[in-house]
Parts: sequence; C-alpha cells; structure tokens
Amino acid sequence: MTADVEEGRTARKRRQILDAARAVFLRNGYVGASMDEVAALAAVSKQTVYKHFTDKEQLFTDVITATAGEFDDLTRAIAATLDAADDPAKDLGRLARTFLGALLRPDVLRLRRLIIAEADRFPDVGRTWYEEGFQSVLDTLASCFARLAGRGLLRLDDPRLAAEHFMGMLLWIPVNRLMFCGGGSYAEAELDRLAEAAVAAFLRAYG
Amino acid sequence: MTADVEEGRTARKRRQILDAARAVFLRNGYVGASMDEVAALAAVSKQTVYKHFTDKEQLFTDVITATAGEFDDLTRAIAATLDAADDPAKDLGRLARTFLGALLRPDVLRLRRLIIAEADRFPDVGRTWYEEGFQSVLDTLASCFARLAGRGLLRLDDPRLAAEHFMGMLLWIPVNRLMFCGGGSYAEAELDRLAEAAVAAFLRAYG
DNA sequence: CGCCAGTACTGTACCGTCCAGTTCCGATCG
DNA sequence: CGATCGGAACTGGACGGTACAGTACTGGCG
Repeated sequence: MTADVEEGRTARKRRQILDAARAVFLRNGYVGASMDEVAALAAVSKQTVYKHFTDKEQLFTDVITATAGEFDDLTRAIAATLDAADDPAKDLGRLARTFLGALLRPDVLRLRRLIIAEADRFPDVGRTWYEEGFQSVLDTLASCFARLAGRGLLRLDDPRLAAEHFMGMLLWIPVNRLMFCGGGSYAEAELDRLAEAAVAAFLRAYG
Repeated sequence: MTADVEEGRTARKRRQILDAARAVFLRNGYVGASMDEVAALAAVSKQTVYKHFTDKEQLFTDVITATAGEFDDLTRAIAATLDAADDPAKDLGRLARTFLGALLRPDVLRLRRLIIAEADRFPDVGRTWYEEGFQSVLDTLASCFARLAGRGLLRLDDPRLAAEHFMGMLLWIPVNRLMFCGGGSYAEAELDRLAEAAVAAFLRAYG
C-alpha cells in the first residue's frame, strides 16, 4: 500500500496474489474459494499462483499469517494511551473506543469468521491467531493495568484477570451480534454508549 | 432421542435425516457436507432426502432451527436458579457454572462455529439464532436481575446492561479460546475458577 | 398399489498439471 | 551508454481426474 513500487516483479506478483486470495477467501470461505477466481482477481495466471504457493492450503495459511501482523498497531495503541494516563475514567474510555473501532470493522469481523470457520481444518492457524493476536493484546493490557495499579489509579490483585473482564464487558455483546448478524453495524453513538458503560462498570469493580 | 418410537414412519425418516444432517454439517461445514453422506448416515435413500427437503439450503436451515429450541432449557435453568436465590454470591456462582457447562460443550461450540461461518450465506439463520437464542437468554437473565434488585440483593439501574456485563466477563475468554483452538477443553477446576472470578468482579460492580 | 433403497446418470465446478508462446530483467558486449 | 542476449518468470488455455447436487429408473417390500 505504501511506496513498495520497487520490490521486483516476483515480489509484486506474490503480493497481488496474496491480496486477491485474501479477498476471495473472505468473501467465499476456504472451500468456496476457487483458485481460478484468485488468479483472475490477481490478474495473474494460475501457473504463477502455483509457482508461489504449492497448495490451496498453503496459500490460505500464508494469507492469514500475512494479515496477522496488524495486531501490533493495536497493542501499541494500548500502551500509548494508558501509560500516559492520569484520569483513568477518561483514558479507559478512549481506549475502549479504540478497541471497538478497530475490532468491529467489517473486514476484521470477516477475517475472524473465516478463522473460526476453519479452526478445525487449520488448527495451527487458529491457535496462532489466538496466541499472537488475542493473548498478546491481553498481555499488553494487563501490564498497563499493573502499572496503573502501581500508581494507585486502579485497585486490583490480578491484572490479567482485570484485563480479561474489561475486554469481556466491552466486546462480548457487539462482537457476538456482528458475528451472527452478518451485515450489521453500529452507529457511533451506540459505540460511545457501549464504551462508557463498560468503563463505568469496570471502574466500580476495579477502581 | 427419547421414546419417539411412535411418531409415524414419515416423521421418523424425517427425524433420521435431520439428525444425520446435523452430524454431517457439524463435522464438515455447509459446503463440505455432501448429500450422499447425509443419506448414507441416515440410512435413507437420496430420493427420500429430497422428498422431505427440497434443497441442501433448506435442509441446512431446518437443521439449525430444529436445534435452536435447546436454548429453552438454559433460560429455564436461569430463572429456576436465580428466583429462589437468597445468597447472590453463591447462587450466581452456581448459575455461572451452569452457563459454562452448557455453552462450552463441544457440540454447542461446533454449532456456533457453523452458524458463524455461514452467517453470510444464511443471514436469516444467524439473525434468528442471535435473537431467539442469545437475546432471549439475556432477557431472562436481565429480568431475574431486576427482581433481585427489587429485593435489595443487587444494586443496578439497568438490568439488561448488568446481564450483558455478567455474560461478557464470564464467557469472553473461554468461548473465544475454544472457538479459535478447535479441540481444546477446560478442566473442571478451571471452570470453577472462571466462574468464581467473574461473579466476584460482577458483585463488586453491581452488588 | 405405493413407498423406498440402491444405483446409475447428467451437468457442473474445481484442483492441480502441462504446454507453447510471450514478456520482463539483468548482465554482457560493442 | 545503449544494443543485445539468455534465462527466468509469466500468460492463456486446455486437460485429467474427482467430487458433488439433483434427477431418473429399476427392483423389492409391505
């Protein structure tokens, strides 16, 4: 997406294929996606697809792992927001809004659905996603909570547990609603309300 | 499953097909399931399958909606446990354990994965499941919370919000872990710990 | 006679391979 | 510095083999 114009023909084709495959897999699922469609959308011959990726399976796993790195932005946002916090209510609210905005995006939800759907066929993909994405966000949040507790701004024994409860109160409802009701979305005002309510309850339990 | 031996041969065949289809869909997903496999597992000819269900699509939606009624047991368990409550900490703990035991069963999780995976192809199925299953459990829990608040055993303005937060703290972590890590499971002691921690935090926020 | 199992059949879709011809890239040479 | 060249990468299409949805037909059982 950036100035990767200079990356060589081979790398460019590979990137095209990965992007097209991501779109096709997200739209049709693993079984429903056809390699012909991937090749067509990538504007590439099928031979080239099979030169870069031996299998449909390997193409799938490479697509997911290539997309997994995007969680790093989220963890950085956590640390940046909370470590500079002085008013926990306000800064937790901002963090909660950041989470909702990042995790309820349609493409993120479709990726989530895809990984969940194929968790049986690709156990490694699912486990990696859980450990590298889900858990690492929790770890980061927990260590920030621990620092806030050290500064007397939160009151908690088990920062990891507090992080789990924070995420649960914030995300359980909207994530489930959007997972089951495919094309839905939330208005900004509703997201504000969700974030505010979760933070208020969290501060009653852990403030 | 019970003593439905006398239900007519047509209805019996239909039941056989539905049960077999549920197993096949749960194991292979919608696209991966084959009608031949369903017929074979039901010990029925393919012609009979198509006599009862016009389509693969219709068979799928009928399978899901036929399974959806099982949530009623859960809602009854909520009301029975909480409306007789005198010690909220203890009874909420029992309820939390009931939820975990019911929702983390492997077949329930596979059904959940299946519906989520096909939420794009079958939007009605996903929405129905969310409204009839998910929301009705929340509604029941919320009205029980309201009664508890009326008796002075809980302190809350918005019972629905409290129910959402209760479920979120309890279920977010284990459900997600098992959705992403296909074949995992929890030991009983871990479930006890999860339930206890969620109830303790909930009572700090809403006690 | 009516219903159903078993099976064969049609049409389609797709994975992965193969081949013949073309384009791109980097290096070498005039 | 620009023309040339060899090889790698790519295209486009065709093909074998397989799997599956849905239909049709035949024989057997109550």
